[in-house]
Amino acid sequence: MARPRSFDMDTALDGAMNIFWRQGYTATNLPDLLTAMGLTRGSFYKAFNDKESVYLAALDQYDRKVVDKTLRKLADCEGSTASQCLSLLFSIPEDPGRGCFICNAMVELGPVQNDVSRRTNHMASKLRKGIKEVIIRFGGKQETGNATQPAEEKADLILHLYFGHQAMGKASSGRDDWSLQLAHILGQSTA
Amino acid sequence: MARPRSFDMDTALDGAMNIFWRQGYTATNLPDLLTAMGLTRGSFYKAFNDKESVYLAALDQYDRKVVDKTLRKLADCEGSTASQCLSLLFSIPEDPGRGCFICNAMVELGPVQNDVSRRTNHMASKLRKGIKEVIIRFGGKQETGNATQPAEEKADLILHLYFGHQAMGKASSGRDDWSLQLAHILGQSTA
DNA sequence: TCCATTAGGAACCAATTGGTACAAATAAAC
DNA sequence: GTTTATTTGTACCAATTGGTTCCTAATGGA
Repeated sequence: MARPRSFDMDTALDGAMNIFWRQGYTATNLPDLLTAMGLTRGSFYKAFNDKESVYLAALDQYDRKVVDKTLRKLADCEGSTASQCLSLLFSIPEDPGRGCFICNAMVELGPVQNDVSRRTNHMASKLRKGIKEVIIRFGGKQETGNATQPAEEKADLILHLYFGHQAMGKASSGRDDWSLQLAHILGQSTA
Repeated sequence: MARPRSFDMDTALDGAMNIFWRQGYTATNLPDLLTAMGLTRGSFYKAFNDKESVYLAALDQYDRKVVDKTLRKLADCEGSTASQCLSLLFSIPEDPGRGCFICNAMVELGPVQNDVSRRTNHMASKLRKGIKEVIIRFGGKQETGNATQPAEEKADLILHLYFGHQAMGKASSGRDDWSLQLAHILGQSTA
């Protein structure tokens, strides 16, 4: 019974994700958000609680859409070395100004919003795990001298490097080639 | 002639730096800022143009106070290895929630405010240089196998790692010991 | 067909936003 | 002590903030 909603929830969340990703939480006002989601106030407040809960939903959308896609790309990578595959994480993004939504959210709201930090930590863990699996998959090519440093540690290092790369990329064009550095971290002789 | 200002510019800028560092630009409103600086609106708008220019002045204050102090600590470090000295960059901060002002500023305003990104890039360059000098100072302890990667590249890697560490630290307690990883990057056998 | 129930949209709201105007307080110069 | 320039604090401002109200439109079930 009753009138069904005429907007598509998934596209609306995509819109919310994109505008929050680009502008952050505080800098995105309601008109911006409504336009991005293609909603008017009525439908917005009928379907969601408030701006904050939409932000959390947008983070979840990022988890489903972007993070999972990234993990799939890592898992399906046909490169011949781990660093070659992990270079995917550092390739030039389509929209260079927005960086990484996880990184943005951590920096803007991590200390003051537990619901946010819970989600960013969860996504960071997923990425770390995906990186680790790439490292393990190419484990045979590791030099023995670096075997003392387990894959988990290397993955964590690369994850931190990734976030640093995303942060710096928002203020400058950012370096685009990390393959040599990655190879060095992973203990490969060539990239 | 005429009445001299009764507040101390340096302490006011310290207050501005601290509140912007902790809360960011947009999330800091004028009352917050005025309280932190110990000023009322009148003196504020007489001494400064607007909120934005105070933010830029706060970044410059950070450059003078925090960045320069960090560089001095790196230069004066009496540790026996490069990684030991560079670990200073990753030590637990007094206020864990605020992270690094440079990183915060890059992420929040880097893409939309050239005056901000100019300053963050400048400070990042100073840090990179300081890191590089530590690496060079301990150059004798490098393994020859890693000499192919010049100090500049290593410094850049560690700088990125630093910003990633600062970003992640805002959402979780963050790892506190990077010495092994640093040693590995620098090509030392032990930390 | 008609009704119950929900979506959609516009008008409205109090609170807050960054910023201004202006008078009172203050102190150096003479 | 008077003058003069400048700081300081308060009252004020329009615009914007996130959020609510309420009426109308729409639709599935009876």
